[in-house]
Amino acid sequence: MSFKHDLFSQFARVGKALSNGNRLEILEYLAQTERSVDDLAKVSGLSVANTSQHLQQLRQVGLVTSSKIGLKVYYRIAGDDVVNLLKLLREVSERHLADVNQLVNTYLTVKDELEPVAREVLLERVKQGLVTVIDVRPSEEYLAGHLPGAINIPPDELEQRLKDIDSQQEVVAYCRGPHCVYSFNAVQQLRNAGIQASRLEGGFPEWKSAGLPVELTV
Amino acid sequence: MSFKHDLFSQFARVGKALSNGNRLEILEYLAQTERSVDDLAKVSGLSVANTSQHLQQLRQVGLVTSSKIGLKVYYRIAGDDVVNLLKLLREVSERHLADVNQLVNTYLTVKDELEPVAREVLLERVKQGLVTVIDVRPSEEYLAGHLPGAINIPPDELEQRLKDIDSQQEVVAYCRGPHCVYSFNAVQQLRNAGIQASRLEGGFPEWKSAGLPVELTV
DNA sequence: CTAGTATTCAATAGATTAATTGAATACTAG
DNA sequence: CTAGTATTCAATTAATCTATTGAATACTAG
Repeated sequence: MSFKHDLFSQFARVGKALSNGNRLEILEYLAQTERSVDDLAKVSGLSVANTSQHLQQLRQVGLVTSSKIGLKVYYRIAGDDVVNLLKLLREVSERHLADVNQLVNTYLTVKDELEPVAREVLLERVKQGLVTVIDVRPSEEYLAGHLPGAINIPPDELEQRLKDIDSQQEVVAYCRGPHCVYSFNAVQQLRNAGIQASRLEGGFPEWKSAGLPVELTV
Repeated sequence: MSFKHDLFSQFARVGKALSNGNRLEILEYLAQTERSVDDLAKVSGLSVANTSQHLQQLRQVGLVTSSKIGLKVYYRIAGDDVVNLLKLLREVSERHLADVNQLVNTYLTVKDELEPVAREVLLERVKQGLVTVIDVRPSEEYLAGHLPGAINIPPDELEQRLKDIDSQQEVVAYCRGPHCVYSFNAVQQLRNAGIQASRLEGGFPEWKSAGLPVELTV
């Protein structure tokens, strides 16, 4: 039965693409917004050549696509199903790998204190004007798409912009995903400043792939 | 930022477990029912030692669990989330890898001719007694759990048992999953015999992980 | 047409992986 | 206690993977 064998080998190619931490990190960046090779090399801290090779592996199994615009080659995630696959990979890892739990509990201390806000719940509260939503990602990622009405405060600017935030209203922060530290740190800082703050469940890619409305800065 | 790096490395461990075709095949068998090591070695065609090593890799990342009963060590899938991860891995592969499409279209010829029956639709029709459901898996797997009211006809027995099937009623066949050839072949054989036949969407593991009712032979 | 930039290619070294083989371990049945 | 069975361990080989380096390619701006 060669068909069965060949088929599983093909599925394994996709698994192999997900078998390297650097590639997973690149995929998370691409889940926020499309990026050029050297842009990705910069944010990931890898060499350009190395980044390029990882991107080609991802492209070969169809997880990302690319196109040349001007001088640069831009890569983007191939579809929402890829975002969902990454989400599920993280969830399975968190559920079944003790090491992940340990890491998460060590670094993301807010985690235990409060359940994150569900997406639909937040959407409802935003419509009613009951909550301030803060996007704690670098501004490039914010500009490429964000939650409706969210204001952008990159991690290193939060300190000085704390006073601009209406301390009477509840604040919900989000960033790249369920394990991105930015929003955890932001919630901590906000609470220290006496503001009622919590985190959104997941991050921007999960929001978008759930089919919820997204705002673009024009 | 070592946390980020460590975390992605952990996720990559799970990806690595999914990066080998033989392991994916083993996981598909375990998604049907728990099995002992040499049982798995037999159905997969691998050596016992090799099978054991693959199983240990799967266990190390928590995708399967094991327990010793009598002389044998039985392995089973760790949870429904793992079944869903495999499902999504297949779907992403099929959607983005041209080679998978080519394989599927070459070997699973019924595929194009008719859309599979949705799970909820089938459940409704079964309740109304409108359809005969055939489980085209080896009897061990059938015995460990099957669709309510389904009768078991292993692939190599279908030929001689064709005459036992009520040719007036519609037949729906299923087996291990969306790419398992048994149900495709069965539909073909049934149609050649003048019986109205179609396939269930997905297979038994997908049915079960969707939370639909499962029947156990006592 | 030329200089400069962005990306990819090619070659390499060190590490990891899959499969094979044979031995070691753990356990059960008699 | 012993023989037999099921599984795991250990060592090996061939193949594959990651990251680095430096060169090659493709393209744009001037």
